Amino acid sequence: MKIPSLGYALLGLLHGKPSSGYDLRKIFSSTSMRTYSDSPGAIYPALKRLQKQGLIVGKVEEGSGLRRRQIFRISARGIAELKKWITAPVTPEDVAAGASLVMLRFAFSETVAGPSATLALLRSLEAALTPQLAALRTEFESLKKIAPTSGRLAFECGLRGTETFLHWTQSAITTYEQLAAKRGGTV
Amino acid sequence: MKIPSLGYALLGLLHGKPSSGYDLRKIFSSTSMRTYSDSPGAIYPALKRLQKQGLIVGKVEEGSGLRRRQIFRISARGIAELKKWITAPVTPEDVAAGASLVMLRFAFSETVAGPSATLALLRSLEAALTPQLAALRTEFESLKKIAPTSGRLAFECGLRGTETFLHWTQSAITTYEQLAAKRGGTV
DNA sequence: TATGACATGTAATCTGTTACATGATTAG
DNA sequence: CTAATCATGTAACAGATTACATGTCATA
Repeated sequence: MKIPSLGYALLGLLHGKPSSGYDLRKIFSSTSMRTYSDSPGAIYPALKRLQKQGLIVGKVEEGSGLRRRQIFRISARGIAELKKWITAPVTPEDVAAGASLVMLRFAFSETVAGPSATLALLRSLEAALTPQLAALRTEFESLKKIAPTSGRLAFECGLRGTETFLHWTQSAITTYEQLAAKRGGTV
Repeated sequence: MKIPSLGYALLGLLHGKPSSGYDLRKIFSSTSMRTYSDSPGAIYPALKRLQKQGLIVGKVEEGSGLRRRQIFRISARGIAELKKWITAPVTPEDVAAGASLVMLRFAFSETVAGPSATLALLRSLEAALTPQLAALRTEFESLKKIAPTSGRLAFECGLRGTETFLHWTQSAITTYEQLAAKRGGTV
Protein backbone atom coordinates (compact mmCIF):
# COMPACT_ATOMS: atom_id res chain seq x y z
CA MET A 1 0.00 0.00 0.00
CA LYS A 2 1.69 3.16 -1.21
CA ILE A 3 0.21 6.58 -0.46
CA PRO A 4 1.47 9.84 -1.92
CA SER A 5 1.99 12.84 0.34
CA LEU A 6 -1.31 14.42 -0.66
CA GLY A 7 -3.02 11.26 0.54
CA TYR A 8 -1.45 11.56 3.98
CA ALA A 9 -2.36 15.24 4.17
CA LEU A 10 -5.98 14.34 3.43
CA LEU A 11 -5.97 11.48 5.94
CA GLY A 12 -4.59 13.76 8.63
CA LEU A 13 -7.16 16.47 8.00
CA LEU A 14 -10.00 13.94 7.93
CA HIS A 15 -8.73 12.49 11.20
CA GLY A 16 -9.20 15.93 12.69
CA LYS A 17 -12.65 16.44 11.22
CA PRO A 18 -14.88 14.70 8.65
CA SER A 19 -15.08 16.96 5.61
CA SER A 20 -16.17 17.23 2.01
CA GLY A 21 -13.77 17.54 -0.91
CA TYR A 22 -14.67 21.18 -1.14
CA ASP A 23 -13.88 21.77 2.54
CA LEU A 24 -10.47 20.21 2.06
CA ARG A 25 -9.78 22.30 -1.01
CA LYS A 26 -10.57 25.42 0.99
CA ILE A 27 -8.14 24.40 3.71
CA PHE A 28 -5.38 23.93 1.14
CA SER A 29 -6.06 27.22 -0.62
CA SER A 30 -6.62 29.42 2.42
CA THR A 31 -4.10 28.25 5.00
CA SER A 32 -0.37 27.68 5.05
CA MET A 33 -0.92 24.26 3.51
CA ARG A 34 -0.71 25.97 0.14
CA THR A 35 2.10 23.58 -0.78
CA TYR A 36 -0.62 21.08 -1.61
CA SER A 37 -2.67 21.66 -4.67
CA ASP A 38 -6.23 22.83 -4.20
CA SER A 39 -7.23 21.80 -7.72
CA PRO A 40 -10.25 19.51 -8.03
CA GLY A 41 -8.31 17.39 -10.49
CA ALA A 42 -5.93 16.43 -7.69
CA ILE A 43 -8.20 16.17 -4.66
CA TYR A 44 -11.24 14.31 -5.95
CA PRO A 45 -9.24 11.51 -7.58
CA ALA A 46 -7.09 11.29 -4.43
CA LEU A 47 -10.19 10.91 -2.26
CA LYS A 48 -11.52 8.26 -4.62
CA ARG A 49 -8.26 6.34 -4.35
CA LEU A 50 -8.26 6.51 -0.55
CA GLN A 51 -11.84 5.26 -0.47
CA LYS A 52 -11.00 2.37 -2.80
CA GLN A 53 -8.13 1.48 -0.46
CA GLY A 54 -10.58 1.45 2.43
CA LEU A 55 -8.82 4.22 4.32
CA ILE A 56 -11.73 6.67 4.24
CA VAL A 57 -15.50 6.37 3.87
CA GLY A 58 -17.69 8.80 1.97
CA LYS A 59 -21.32 9.45 2.70
CA VAL A 60 -23.56 11.70 0.61
CA GLU A 61 -25.36 14.25 2.74
CA GLU A 62 -29.12 14.04 2.32
CA GLY A 63 -30.47 16.62 4.73
CA SER A 64 -29.94 19.82 2.85
CA GLY A 65 -32.03 19.75 -0.31
CA LEU A 66 -30.80 18.19 -3.51
CA ARG A 67 -27.35 19.58 -3.23
CA ARG A 68 -25.11 16.55 -3.40
CA ARG A 69 -22.32 16.98 -0.92
CA GLN A 70 -20.19 14.08 0.12
CA ILE A 71 -18.66 14.00 3.58
CA PHE A 72 -15.62 11.78 4.04
CA ARG A 73 -14.44 10.42 7.35
CA ILE A 74 -11.35 8.37 8.14
CA SER A 75 -11.77 4.63 8.76
CA ALA A 76 -10.07 2.46 11.37
CA ARG A 77 -7.69 1.19 8.70
CA GLY A 78 -7.01 4.78 7.69
CA ILE A 79 -6.11 5.72 11.24
CA ALA A 80 -3.82 2.70 11.49
CA GLU A 81 -2.07 3.65 8.24
CA LEU A 82 -1.71 7.25 9.38
CA LYS A 83 -0.28 6.20 12.71
CA LYS A 84 2.18 3.86 11.02
CA TRP A 85 3.38 6.68 8.78
CA ILE A 86 3.77 9.12 11.66
CA THR A 87 5.58 6.78 14.03
CA ALA A 88 8.06 5.38 11.49
CA PRO A 89 11.65 6.43 12.26
CA VAL A 90 12.95 9.47 10.38
CA THR A 91 15.45 8.34 7.76
CA PRO A 92 18.37 10.30 6.27
CA GLU A 93 16.36 10.38 3.01
CA ASP A 94 13.44 11.98 4.82
CA VAL A 95 15.54 14.90 6.00
CA ALA A 96 17.41 15.18 2.71
CA ALA A 97 14.06 15.58 0.94
CA GLY A 98 13.33 18.66 3.03
CA ALA A 99 11.39 19.61 6.10
CA SER A 100 7.87 19.74 4.73
CA LEU A 101 6.93 16.06 4.77
CA VAL A 102 8.44 15.46 8.20
CA MET A 103 6.62 18.52 9.50
CA LEU A 104 3.34 17.22 8.13
CA ARG A 105 3.88 14.04 10.14
CA PHE A 106 4.75 16.08 13.20
CA ALA A 107 1.75 18.40 12.86
CA PHE A 108 -0.62 15.44 13.04
CA SER A 109 1.36 13.38 15.52
CA GLU A 110 -0.05 14.66 18.79
CA THR A 111 -3.72 14.17 17.98
CA VAL A 112 -3.22 10.93 16.03
CA ALA A 113 -0.52 9.11 18.02
CA GLY A 114 -0.24 10.97 21.32
CA PRO A 115 2.45 13.07 23.02
CA SER A 116 4.90 10.25 23.69
CA ALA A 117 4.91 9.28 19.99
CA THR A 118 5.45 12.94 19.16
CA LEU A 119 8.47 13.08 21.41
CA ALA A 120 9.82 9.88 19.82
CA LEU A 121 9.37 11.41 16.37
CA LEU A 122 11.28 14.53 17.40
CA ARG A 123 14.14 12.49 18.84
CA SER A 124 14.30 10.43 15.69
CA LEU A 125 14.38 13.65 13.69
CA GLU A 126 17.22 15.02 15.78
CA ALA A 127 19.17 11.80 15.30
CA ALA A 128 18.75 12.03 11.52
CA LEU A 129 19.43 15.74 11.30
CA THR A 130 22.66 15.84 13.31
CA PRO A 131 24.82 13.76 10.94
CA GLN A 132 23.18 15.43 7.95
CA LEU A 133 24.28 18.81 9.21
CA ALA A 134 27.79 17.54 9.84
CA ALA A 135 27.94 16.19 6.28
CA LEU A 136 26.74 19.51 4.87
CA ARG A 137 29.45 21.34 6.83
CA THR A 138 32.11 19.02 5.47
CA GLU A 139 30.84 19.47 1.93
CA PHE A 140 30.77 23.23 2.45
CA GLU A 141 34.43 23.30 3.51
CA SER A 142 35.56 21.63 0.30
CA LEU A 143 33.19 23.74 -1.80
CA LYS A 144 34.26 27.08 -0.33
CA LYS A 145 37.52 27.15 -2.25
CA ILE A 146 36.23 26.44 -5.73
CA ALA A 147 32.65 27.68 -6.19
CA PRO A 148 31.71 31.22 -7.33
CA THR A 149 30.28 33.58 -4.73
CA SER A 150 26.65 32.83 -5.61
CA GLY A 151 27.14 29.08 -5.48
CA ARG A 152 28.88 29.35 -2.14
CA LEU A 153 26.16 31.57 -0.71
CA ALA A 154 23.41 29.26 -2.01
CA PHE A 155 25.01 26.38 -0.16
CA GLU A 156 25.27 28.51 2.96
CA CYS A 157 21.55 29.17 2.74
CA GLY A 158 20.82 25.46 2.86
CA LEU A 159 23.27 25.10 5.72
CA ARG A 160 21.62 27.84 7.77
CA GLY A 161 18.18 26.42 7.07
CA THR A 162 19.27 23.01 8.34
CA GLU A 163 20.81 24.58 11.45
CA THR A 164 17.57 26.41 12.18
CA PHE A 165 15.65 23.19 11.67
CA LEU A 166 17.86 21.33 14.15
CA HIS A 167 17.57 24.12 16.73
CA TRP A 168 13.81 24.08 16.35
CA THR A 169 13.80 20.30 16.82
CA GLN A 170 15.80 20.60 20.04
CA SER A 171 13.56 23.29 21.44
CA ALA A 172 10.49 21.24 20.55
CA ILE A 173 12.00 18.24 22.35
CA THR A 174 12.42 20.40 25.47
CA THR A 175 8.81 21.55 25.22
CA TYR A 176 7.53 17.99 25.06
CA GLU A 177 9.82 16.77 27.83
CA GLN A 178 8.45 19.45 30.13
CA LEU A 179 4.92 18.47 29.20
CA ALA A 180 5.73 14.84 29.97
CA ALA A 181 7.28 15.78 33.32
CA LYS A 182 4.19 17.75 34.26
CA ARG A 183 1.91 14.89 33.34
CA GLY A 184 4.14 12.46 35.19
CA GLY A 185 4.24 14.72 38.24
CA THR A 186 0.49 15.04 38.57
CA VAL A 187 -0.17 11.28 38.47
CA MET B 1 7.84 27.23 -24.00
CA LYS B 2 7.41 25.65 -20.60
CA ILE B 3 10.32 24.03 -18.82
CA PRO B 4 10.06 21.98 -15.60
CA SER B 5 12.51 22.62 -12.78
CA LEU B 6 14.64 19.63 -13.71
CA GLY B 7 15.10 21.22 -17.14
CA TYR B 8 16.44 24.43 -15.64
CA ALA B 9 18.76 22.49 -13.35
CA LEU B 10 20.16 20.68 -16.39
CA LEU B 11 20.48 23.91 -18.38
CA GLY B 12 22.34 25.57 -15.52
CA LEU B 13 24.76 22.68 -15.11
CA LEU B 14 25.38 22.49 -18.86
CA HIS B 15 26.02 26.23 -18.90
CA GLY B 16 28.80 25.61 -16.42
CA LYS B 17 30.25 22.68 -18.33
CA PRO B 18 29.23 20.48 -21.30
CA SER B 19 28.43 17.03 -19.91
CA SER B 20 26.93 13.66 -20.69
CA GLY B 21 23.72 12.37 -19.17
CA TYR B 22 25.77 10.14 -16.94
CA ASP B 23 27.88 13.06 -15.71
CA LEU B 24 24.71 14.95 -14.79
CA ARG B 25 23.29 11.94 -12.99
CA LYS B 26 26.45 11.70 -10.92
CA ILE B 27 26.17 15.37 -9.97
CA PHE B 28 22.60 14.86 -8.79
CA SER B 29 23.37 11.72 -6.82
CA SER B 30 26.64 12.79 -5.24
CA THR B 31 26.20 16.45 -4.34
CA SER B 32 23.65 18.45 -2.41
CA MET B 33 21.46 18.55 -5.53
CA ARG B 34 19.97 15.28 -4.33
CA THR B 35 16.55 16.92 -4.48
CA TYR B 36 16.60 16.19 -8.19
CA SER B 37 16.20 12.65 -9.29
CA ASP B 38 19.27 10.88 -10.62
CA SER B 39 17.19 8.19 -12.29
CA PRO B 40 17.86 7.63 -16.00
CA GLY B 41 14.11 7.57 -16.61
CA ALA B 42 13.98 11.22 -15.62
CA ILE B 43 17.21 12.64 -17.02
CA TYR B 44 17.49 11.10 -20.48
CA PRO B 45 13.94 12.03 -21.52
CA ALA B 46 14.50 15.53 -20.10
CA LEU B 47 17.67 15.96 -22.15
CA LYS B 48 15.82 14.74 -25.24
CA ARG B 49 13.08 17.32 -24.66
CA LEU B 50 15.58 20.15 -24.20
CA GLN B 51 17.31 19.14 -27.40
CA LYS B 52 14.01 19.04 -29.30
CA GLN B 53 13.31 22.56 -28.00
CA GLY B 54 16.68 23.67 -29.33
CA LEU B 55 18.01 24.65 -25.92
CA ILE B 56 20.87 22.17 -25.87
CA VAL B 57 22.87 20.32 -28.51
CA GLY B 58 24.12 16.76 -28.15
CA LYS B 59 27.14 15.37 -29.91
CA VAL B 60 28.22 11.74 -29.77
CA GLU B 61 31.82 11.40 -28.75
CA GLU B 62 33.85 9.53 -31.35
CA GLY B 63 37.38 9.67 -30.02
CA SER B 64 37.30 6.98 -27.36
CA GLY B 65 36.57 3.68 -29.04
CA LEU B 66 33.08 2.43 -29.72
CA ARG B 67 31.72 3.55 -26.40
CA ARG B 68 28.82 5.79 -27.31
CA ARG B 69 28.82 8.75 -24.98
CA GLN B 70 26.86 11.82 -25.82
CA ILE B 71 28.07 15.20 -24.64
CA PHE B 72 25.47 17.94 -24.39
CA ARG B 73 26.23 21.63 -24.43
CA ILE B 74 23.88 24.56 -23.99
CA SER B 75 22.88 26.56 -27.09
CA ALA B 76 22.49 30.33 -27.47
CA ARG B 77 18.73 29.93 -27.16
CA GLY B 78 19.25 27.84 -24.07
CA ILE B 79 21.37 30.53 -22.48
CA ALA B 80 18.73 33.15 -23.32
CA GLU B 81 16.00 31.00 -21.78
CA LEU B 82 18.09 30.38 -18.67
CA LYS B 83 18.84 34.08 -18.29
CA LYS B 84 15.17 34.97 -18.69
CA TRP B 85 14.25 32.51 -15.94
CA ILE B 86 16.94 33.78 -13.57
CA THR B 87 16.25 37.48 -14.04
CA ALA B 88 12.45 37.30 -13.73
CA PRO B 89 11.17 39.02 -10.58
CA VAL B 90 10.52 36.78 -7.58
CA THR B 91 6.77 36.41 -7.07
CA PRO B 92 4.87 35.68 -3.84
CA GLU B 93 4.08 32.25 -5.34
CA ASP B 94 7.78 31.59 -5.81
CA VAL B 95 8.54 32.11 -2.13
CA ALA B 96 5.39 30.30 -1.02
CA ALA B 97 6.54 27.26 -2.98
CA GLY B 98 9.71 27.12 -0.90
CA ALA B 99 13.31 28.17 -1.12
CA SER B 100 14.69 25.47 -3.37
CA LEU B 101 13.67 26.78 -6.80
CA VAL B 102 14.64 30.36 -6.01
CA MET B 103 17.96 29.13 -4.71
CA LEU B 104 18.58 27.19 -7.88
CA ARG B 105 18.10 30.42 -9.82
CA PHE B 106 20.42 32.22 -7.45
CA ALA B 107 23.11 29.56 -7.58
CA PHE B 108 23.41 29.97 -11.35
CA SER B 109 22.81 33.73 -11.48
CA GLU B 110 26.34 35.00 -11.11
CA THR B 111 27.91 32.94 -13.88
CA VAL B 112 24.92 33.15 -16.21
CA ALA B 113 23.69 36.72 -15.75
CA GLY B 114 26.43 38.54 -13.88
CA PRO B 115 26.77 40.10 -10.40
CA SER B 116 24.37 43.01 -10.96
CA ALA B 117 21.58 40.60 -12.01
CA THR B 118 22.36 38.53 -8.93
CA LEU B 119 21.94 41.57 -6.72
CA ALA B 120 18.65 42.42 -8.45
CA LEU B 121 17.43 38.86 -7.85
CA LEU B 122 18.29 39.10 -4.16
CA ARG B 123 16.49 42.43 -3.78
CA SER B 124 13.46 41.02 -5.54
CA LEU B 125 13.60 38.05 -3.18
CA GLU B 126 13.75 40.31 -0.15
CA ALA B 127 10.77 42.27 -1.42
CA ALA B 128 8.73 39.08 -1.85
CA LEU B 129 9.85 37.53 1.42
CA THR B 130 9.14 40.48 3.73
CA PRO B 131 5.34 40.60 3.30
CA GLN B 132 5.22 36.81 3.29
CA LEU B 133 6.86 36.71 6.70
CA ALA B 134 4.47 39.36 8.01
CA ALA B 135 1.51 37.30 6.76
CA LEU B 136 2.87 34.17 8.44
CA ARG B 137 3.24 36.07 11.73
CA THR B 138 -0.33 37.28 11.54
CA GLU B 139 -1.59 33.78 10.79
CA PHE B 140 0.47 32.45 13.67
CA GLU B 141 -1.10 34.88 16.15
CA SER B 142 -4.59 33.70 15.30
CA LEU B 143 -3.51 30.07 15.26
CA LYS B 144 -1.76 30.16 18.64
CA LYS B 145 -4.97 30.12 20.59
CA ILE B 146 -6.70 27.20 18.97
CA ALA B 147 -4.20 24.65 17.62
CA PRO B 148 -2.76 21.75 19.64
CA THR B 149 0.88 22.00 20.74
CA SER B 150 2.24 20.05 17.79
CA GLY B 151 0.35 22.08 15.20
CA ARG B 152 1.53 25.31 16.80
CA LEU B 153 5.13 24.14 16.90
CA ALA B 154 4.98 22.96 13.28
CA PHE B 155 3.87 26.41 12.22
CA GLU B 156 6.63 27.96 14.28
CA CYS B 157 9.15 25.81 12.41
CA GLY B 158 8.01 27.27 9.10
CA LEU B 159 8.13 30.72 10.60
CA ARG B 160 11.69 30.32 11.84
CA GLY B 161 12.75 28.87 8.51
CA THR B 162 11.34 31.87 6.68
CA GLU B 163 13.05 34.24 9.11
CA THR B 164 16.37 32.52 8.53
CA PHE B 165 15.82 32.73 4.79
CA LEU B 166 15.17 36.46 4.99
CA HIS B 167 18.23 37.04 7.15
CA TRP B 168 20.34 35.10 4.71
CA THR B 169 18.94 37.17 1.84
CA GLN B 170 19.86 40.39 3.59
CA SER B 171 23.37 39.25 4.37
CA ALA B 172 23.81 38.10 0.76
CA ILE B 173 22.67 41.54 -0.42
CA THR B 174 25.34 43.14 1.75
CA THR B 175 27.96 40.79 0.34
CA TYR B 176 27.07 41.73 -3.23
CA GLU B 177 26.83 45.43 -2.47
CA GLN B 178 30.36 45.34 -1.10
CA LEU B 179 31.54 43.49 -4.18
CA ALA B 180 29.89 46.10 -6.39
CA ALA B 181 31.46 48.95 -4.40
CA LYS B 182 34.87 47.35 -4.76
CA ARG B 183 34.44 46.94 -8.51
CA GLY B 184 33.10 50.49 -8.78
CA GLY B 185 35.99 51.83 -6.72
CA THR B 186 38.67 50.25 -8.87
CA VAL B 187 37.23 51.55 -12.17
C1' DT C 1 36.67 -14.81 -17.83
C1' DA C 2 33.70 -12.95 -14.75
C1' DT C 3 32.55 -9.02 -12.10
C1' DG C 4 31.52 -4.35 -11.46
C1' DA C 5 31.44 0.32 -13.02
C1' DC C 6 30.36 3.00 -17.17
C1' DA C 7 26.66 4.60 -20.22
C1' DT C 8 22.26 4.85 -22.37
C1' DG C 9 17.84 3.97 -23.02
C1' DT C 10 12.56 2.15 -22.96
C1' DA C 11 7.91 0.78 -21.06
C1' DA C 12 4.34 0.60 -17.63
C1' DT C 13 2.37 3.04 -14.33
C1' DC C 14 1.08 6.74 -11.24
C1' DT C 15 0.15 11.36 -10.00
C1' DG C 16 -0.60 16.08 -10.74
C1' DT C 17 -1.83 20.11 -13.88
C1' DT C 18 -4.83 22.40 -16.82
C1' DA C 19 -8.92 23.13 -18.71
C1' DC C 20 -13.36 22.09 -19.28
C1' DA C 21 -18.21 20.67 -17.89
C1' DT C 22 -22.24 20.26 -14.98
C1' DG C 23 -25.72 21.67 -12.03
C1' DA C 24 -27.60 23.78 -7.41
C1' DT C 25 -28.11 27.66 -4.51
C1' DT C 26 -27.88 32.47 -3.01
C1' DA C 27 -27.48 37.58 -3.48
C1' DG C 28 -28.42 41.63 -5.95
C1' DC D 1 -33.26 37.14 -13.97
C1' DT D 2 -28.45 36.86 -13.79
C1' DA D 3 -24.16 36.58 -11.76
C1' DA D 4 -21.35 34.59 -8.27
C1' DT D 5 -20.45 30.98 -5.29
C1' DC D 6 -21.02 26.23 -3.85
C1' DA D 7 -19.83 21.52 -5.11
C1' DT D 8 -18.34 17.83 -7.85
C1' DG D 9 -16.38 15.79 -11.36
C1' DT D 10 -13.85 14.28 -16.15
C1' DA D 11 -10.37 14.19 -19.96
C1' DA D 12 -6.05 15.20 -22.08
C1' DC D 13 -1.60 15.75 -21.13
C1' DA D 14 3.06 16.13 -18.93
C1' DG D 15 6.48 14.45 -16.01
C1' DA D 16 8.50 11.34 -12.54
C1' DT D 17 9.25 6.61 -10.60
C1' DT D 18 10.29 2.04 -11.08
C1' DA D 19 11.93 -1.65 -13.25
C1' DC D 20 13.85 -3.60 -16.92
C1' DA D 21 17.06 -4.08 -21.01
C1' DT D 22 21.30 -3.47 -23.51
C1' DG D 23 25.96 -3.24 -24.34
C1' DT D 24 31.07 -1.41 -23.30
C1' DC D 25 35.25 -1.25 -20.83
C1' DA D 26 38.65 -2.19 -17.17
C1' DT D 27 40.56 -5.19 -13.79
C1' DA D 28 41.32 -8.98 -10.84
